[in-house]
Amino acid sequence: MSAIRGARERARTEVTTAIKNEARRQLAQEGAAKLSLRAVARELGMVSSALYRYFPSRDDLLTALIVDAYDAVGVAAETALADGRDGPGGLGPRDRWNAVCSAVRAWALAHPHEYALIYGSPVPGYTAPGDTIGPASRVGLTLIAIARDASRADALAPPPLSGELRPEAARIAADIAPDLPPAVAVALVAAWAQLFGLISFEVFGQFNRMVEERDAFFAQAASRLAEDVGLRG
Amino acid sequence: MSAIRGARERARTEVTTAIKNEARRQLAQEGAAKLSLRAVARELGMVSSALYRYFPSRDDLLTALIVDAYDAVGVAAETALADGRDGPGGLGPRDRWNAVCSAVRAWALAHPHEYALIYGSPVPGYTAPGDTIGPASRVGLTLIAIARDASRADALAPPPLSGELRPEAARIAADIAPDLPPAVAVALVAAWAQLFGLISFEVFGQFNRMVEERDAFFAQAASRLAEDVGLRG
DNA sequence: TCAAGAATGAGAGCACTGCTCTTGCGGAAT
DNA sequence: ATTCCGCAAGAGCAGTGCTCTCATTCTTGA
Repeated sequence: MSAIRGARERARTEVTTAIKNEARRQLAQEGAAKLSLRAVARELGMVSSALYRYFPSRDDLLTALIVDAYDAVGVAAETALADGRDGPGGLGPRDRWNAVCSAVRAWALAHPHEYALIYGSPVPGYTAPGDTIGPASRVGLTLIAIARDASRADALAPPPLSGELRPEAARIAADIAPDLPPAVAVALVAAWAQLFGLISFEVFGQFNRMVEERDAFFAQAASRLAEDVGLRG
Repeated sequence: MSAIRGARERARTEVTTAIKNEARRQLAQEGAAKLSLRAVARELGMVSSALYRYFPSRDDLLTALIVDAYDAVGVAAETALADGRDGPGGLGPRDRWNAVCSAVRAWALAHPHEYALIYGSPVPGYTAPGDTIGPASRVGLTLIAIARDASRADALAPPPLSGELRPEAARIAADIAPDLPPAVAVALVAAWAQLFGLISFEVFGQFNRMVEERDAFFAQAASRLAEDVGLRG
């Protein structure tokens, strides 16, 4: 009977992923705002009302795609870090940082609409539900892990920190990385935001007719961020 | 008769700005995707089809709002720079940079939806027309002007530049600021993108439950960007 | 095993959207 | 004064998200 019940549930998850895949397809082609439940249903050969058995609203479908996208960038970042750790030779902290940044950028350039979904303007009238905060932090945690590695290898030189910011820095450090110096924690948060500033400008076309050698430009900027965080070698 | 014709044209521009104002109001309340031509017309006591005499499509209305928004941030930045130049005492390059960055951030926090319109994901199916590139560059030009001021005052120390990036740096410098060292030009572009990364993360809520003392945090990050560009004192 | 029950799909329908087209009105130019 | 042209109004089309009802089909418990 578990097999029978499994059949039902398997059908359900199959249809669910089919819906998400088709939605992702339309997302990649037309962007988030043009994504239409009816069009997805039509393409899948079902009637629109049937789709509501799987996703109670359009926003819920979007949320599912958002979670998947966060997971996808997260995996890209984590894989890059893992490769940098025990790959050929084993990279130093600086190179690991650059590898992770490049991996995130590559994913963003390959999936611009999904990237826009998670790092562009929040979708209209939509506020991120709790399900997203876990997946959303994977890239940040990866960056923190790099700093932690560096710290253990004595390759971390905490950047200067203004006295005014010291209590806040301690708070942030306690929150996200209690084992790292507060100055590194704030620098990490800032670098994290700045990294996505670089990527967003490239993905959203702000560099058009301005920056041509995007790879080299990004590599230089990412290295600089690594310096700001205090990563050595 | 010029008075009479003027009356006609005045009426037209009056209605046009009324439409834009109401649209901006709805934008601020609900976000770009929820902005509806029919709702704007309804609120203005006219029928929806009449609105098409003023804006040929919803995208054109959006474009008008985008241009206005670019101009508004641009003015905020330029005003901050002017105040920093000949204000009380006259600020140094570093403080001018911080002042301009803070002004842009303040505008963004005060007008989050308009900010999202111009620095969030590009609106669905919409590609920025030529009218926007002028207004869009005002903030960037202001940042360049700060570096130029610093250069003239011998307060600019060009950051290091990787050999690989040198030709591209020369190209960028020739494009946007021929009188500045190439290394400064690339650093400016990078800092420009990173600045909006910081602001976007704050406006879009990515710092929620993570950064509390936003002012101090931003000030520190902005100062760091000034350093990266090579601004002294 | 068979009947009660839950899950699923189909269809109609509501209120809304952007946009087009036609019609009529009133001020502007000749 | 009459011909225009700008403007507004209304109807209408195709599309949207979402809800409701009704039938069917699979699952489960007695």
